[in-house]
This record gives sequence, structure tokens and C-alpha cells, in this order.
Amino acid sequence: MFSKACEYGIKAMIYIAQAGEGGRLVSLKEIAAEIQSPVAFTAKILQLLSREGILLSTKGAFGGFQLAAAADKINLAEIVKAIDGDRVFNGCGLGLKECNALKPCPVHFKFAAFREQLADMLQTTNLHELAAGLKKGVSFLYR
Amino acid sequence: MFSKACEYGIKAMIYIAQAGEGGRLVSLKEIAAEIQSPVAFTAKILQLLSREGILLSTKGAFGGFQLAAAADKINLAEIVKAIDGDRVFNGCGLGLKECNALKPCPVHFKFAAFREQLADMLQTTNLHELAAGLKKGVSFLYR
DNA sequence: TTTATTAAGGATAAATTTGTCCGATTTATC
DNA sequence: GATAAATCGGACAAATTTATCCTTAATAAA
Ligand code: FES
Ligand code: FES
Repeated sequence: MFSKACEYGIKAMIYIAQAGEGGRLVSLKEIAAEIQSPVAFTAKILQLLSREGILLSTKGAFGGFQLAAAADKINLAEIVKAIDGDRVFNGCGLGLKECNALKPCPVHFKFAAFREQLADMLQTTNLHELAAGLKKGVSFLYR
Repeated sequence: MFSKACEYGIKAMIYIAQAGEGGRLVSLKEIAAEIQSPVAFTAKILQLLSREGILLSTKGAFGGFQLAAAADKINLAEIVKAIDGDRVFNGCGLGLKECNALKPCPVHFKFAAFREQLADMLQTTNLHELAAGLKKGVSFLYR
């Protein structure tokens, strides 16, 4: 579904939303430990999210990462798009170069409906609600 | 979403359903040409589908492949499961080792609903209806 | 029996994704 | 200014997926 990089990216963003409340900077080391991801690989992903402008980084001692906007203003679609591109949102289910309703693949109409629903879910799910579940202890970033 | 192998596998099965009506054997060469896939790689996938029992192969001159059951009795879920395994049907959206509603990841309840819909779509879509669209010329296997 | 055609399968190669290492840079504190 | 803590970024390595090559085996037709 999502690439490993994207999975890590989403988890990292959720964790930062939860741990970085009040503007506290969250370090790469802490993030990787909490989401159980390889440190250096996670660094690459956070760098990318910073370049994309949905994450802010601060170098130096006591530096770290913080969300570039309020947690309830950042949705999953932004993160997925930044890391995996938009194939998730408009790619053909059978891998044709582009999805096109005028020359559709055999599964197009069944697939497009469902892809639409996924896009909708990603767009309407924000980091605030996801972080809330974490804080309440009803959801988890690893197991 | 699906692996390249799975995309080729689905397209191949749809093509065989359409071109193999009346029990005619369809050759690897023809299949690869019609779905525009690399011949040898496609061979591996068809071998796998044969081992899985949803495709029948016949060696020798005028040999080829045919569906192991009537086209309307083979659904997409079987093909996907044979090639990509069942992670599509029960894998965690954030890559946790297993999806578990008792210790869910933050996106579990949003994701599981949608995964359910995908599984449903795959289970209720059979090769007969997909091949019909092809034959009518309203859908295409490449572009 | 020979030949042509076709799938099976093992070995290998290329491409992509995932992951590691390390030096450079930035910043707070001593 | 020196030191320690932290991100940045380039090069590299490992793992996985995708793709190719080639030999063997099976089968039909000449
Ligand atoms: S053309 Fe394949 S999903 Fe639209
Ligand atoms: S635990 Fe992640 S989707 Fe169910």
C-alpha cells in the first residue's frame, strides 16, 4: 500500500504531533526509538518532509523537529503525497501509465471508486486526532 | 498498491479469460504481447499461478494456458492472494507486524474499513465481467 | 524419427527500495 | 574559544523486486 518510507514518515509525524505539543522540539533519536525505525533512514525521510515544508527542523544542541502547522491542519494526504507522490491518488490499479476514464483498464471503474475513498480518508484524517489516540493509550506506533 | 508481478498476473488472467474462450490454449508469447509485459517475467508469474491451481498449462507445440475454472468462478482476490499473499487483505496500514484491533495502530479503524471494501471489491469481481469489457472494446490492457 | 513449438525452471543481472556510515555544519552551553 | 549535541547530505551497502538468459522437458506434426 504505502512504501516503508511512507509508513515511517506517517508514524514520525504522528509521534511529533503527540510529543511536540507546546512547541517542544523532538529529536531524531527520540523519534526513531519511539516508532522503532532505523535512525539514518528515518533521518532521510524527515529531511524530505522538511524540504516539503510540512516539518520544521532546528540544527544544533537541543535541536530537533516540530510540525510546520497545527496538528489539526496537517492531514495524512499531505504526508503520503510528499513521500510516495500522487500515484496513490491517481495511479492506475493495473499499472497503466496513467489512469484515464476515457481509455480505462478493465478494473478502472471498480478501482477508481475505492481509490477515491482512500483519498478521502487520507484528506480528512489529521494528525491531531491520531495523536490523541496515542496519548490516551488506545493506539500504538509499534508492537 | 499491487506489485508489478500482480498487475501482470491480473492482466494475463483477464486476457486468457477473453482469448481462451471455448478452451482454446493461449500461449505465453501471445499473452505477453497483448498485455505488453516482459515475456520471461510473465512466464514466472504464469508458472506460479499454475502451481497455485488457478491456471492450467499445457506443454509442447500448440500448448499454452487456460483458466482452471470458468471465468465467472475466478475472482480477483484469488489472483492477488496467489501472487502478493494476503497482506493486502489483512496487513497493517502502517506496517505493524500484524493488524490487531486490540492493539491497533493510530490509523487502524479508518484503514481497516477501507481495506475491507477493497477485499470486497476483489472478491466480487470475476474474470468474466472484466473480459467482457475487453471484448466490447470499452476497456484496455495497455495504452 | 526428426523438427518445431511451447512451458518449466535454474542461474544471473538490473533496477529500485531500504538501510548504513561518516564528515560537514549549526547551535547551545561551558 | 572549546565542546557537545543535533541535523544535513553525500557515498555506499544490503535487500528486495523486476527482468533476462539459457538449458531441459514435453508434445504435435512432418
Ligand atoms: S485506468 Fe486503470 S484504474 Fe483507471
Ligand atoms: S493495526 Fe494498523 S491497520 Fe490494523
